[in-house]
Amino acid sequence: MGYNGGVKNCFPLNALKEKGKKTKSGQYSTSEDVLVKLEAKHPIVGHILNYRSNTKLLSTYVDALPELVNPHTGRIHTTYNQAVAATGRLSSTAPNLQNIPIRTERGRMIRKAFVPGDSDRILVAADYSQIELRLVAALSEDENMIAAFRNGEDIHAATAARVFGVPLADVTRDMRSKAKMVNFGIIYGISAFGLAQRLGIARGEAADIIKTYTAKFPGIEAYMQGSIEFAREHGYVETVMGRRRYLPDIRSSNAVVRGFAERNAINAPIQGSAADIIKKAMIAIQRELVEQGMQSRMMLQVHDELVFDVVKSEKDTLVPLIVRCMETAHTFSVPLTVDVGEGSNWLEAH
DNA sequence: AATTTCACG
DNA sequence: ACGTACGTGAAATTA
Repeated sequence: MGYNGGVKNCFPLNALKEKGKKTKSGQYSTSEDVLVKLEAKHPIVGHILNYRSNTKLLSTYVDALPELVNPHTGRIHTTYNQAVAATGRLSSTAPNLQNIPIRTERGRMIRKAFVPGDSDRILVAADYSQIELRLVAALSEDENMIAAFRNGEDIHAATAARVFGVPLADVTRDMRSKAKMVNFGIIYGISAFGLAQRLGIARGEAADIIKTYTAKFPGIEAYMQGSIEFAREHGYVETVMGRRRYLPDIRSSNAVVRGFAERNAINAPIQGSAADIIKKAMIAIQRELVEQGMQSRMMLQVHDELVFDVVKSEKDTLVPLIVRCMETAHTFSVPLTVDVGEGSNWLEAH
C-alpha cells in the first residue's frame, strides 16, 4: 500500500467524515490530527497511524543513518547552518541530528544508538530548563511569572493555579496540561483559534482562558503588544543581543498575512534570544575545553541542549564547567537553570 | 518540482 | 468573514 495515495484511493475518508479537511491542493488531508479524530469510526485508521509512525522511523532513521557513517571516523557527521533559520537558531542537515526521535517507545530505541566514541567515555547531555518561558518572564517583567521562576515553581502548574484559580496543590494533570499549552501559545504568539484547536475546545472557551491568563499575567499581554508595536514602528524586532528579524508584512492590509507577521514579532525575540544565549555558552565552553587541553568534545546542539562525548576522568571537572557556562551565558531578572544527565547512550543521558 | 506528512525543539 | 499556533529538514507521494 502506498504511503498516502493508497489510503486515499482505496479507503473513502469522506465516508467517515462529510466535511473532511482539505489540503491546499484540494485533496483530503490524511495528516495525523485528522486521522486521530477518525480513529473511533473505523478500525483501519489506527492501523494506518501505526504504519505511518513505523515507516517514518524506518525510512528517515533506521535505513538512512547507517549509510552516512564516515568510513574514516566511524561516526556520523552533521552540518550546522548558521544562516538559515530566520530567528537565529542553528539548523542541522545531511543528516539532521536535531530531530532524532525521543517521544515514542520505538523512537527512543533509535536514540539509544547514539553512543560515546569509546569505552573510556560517556555521553553528557545538558539542557536549559524552560529557557523560552524564562525569557518571556524576564523580557515582559511580569511580576507573577518572575516570582514563579524565582521560587523554583513548576511553571506550568503555577500557571494552571492562577488561570484556574486554585491552590498549587489542587492543580490536576488536566489543568497543568492545558496551562502548558497556553504557555506554548504565548511563545508562539497566541490566538484563540490556535489554542482552541490544540485543546479541542470551542474558540470562545479558548478566548476566555486567554482573557483570564492575561488578567493574571498583565505584564505579558503588554509585552506582546509592545513587540507588535515595535515591529510596526521599526519594521523589525530584535533579540537580547540585537539580532534582527525584519517583518515587512507587519503593515499588510491582509489580516491573515499581518497575523503571521504579528506572531513572528512575538516569537522571534523569544526563540532568537534563546538561540543567542546557547551560542554564547557554546563559545565559552569550547574555549575552556581548548584552554584546559581536555580530550572531551562538544558533539551536538539541539536548540536548548548540548551533548558532549566526555572522557570519564574529565567528567568531574567538565560537568560543573558546562553548567556554569550555560547558566551564566546571559544574566537577567530570572535565573537560568540547566539539567544534566549522563549515560552510555544519548537516551540514558537525558 | 511541489506538496504532504512527520521527526525534533 | 476571514483562517493561524513558532522554528526547522527529510522522505514519500503527487502531478
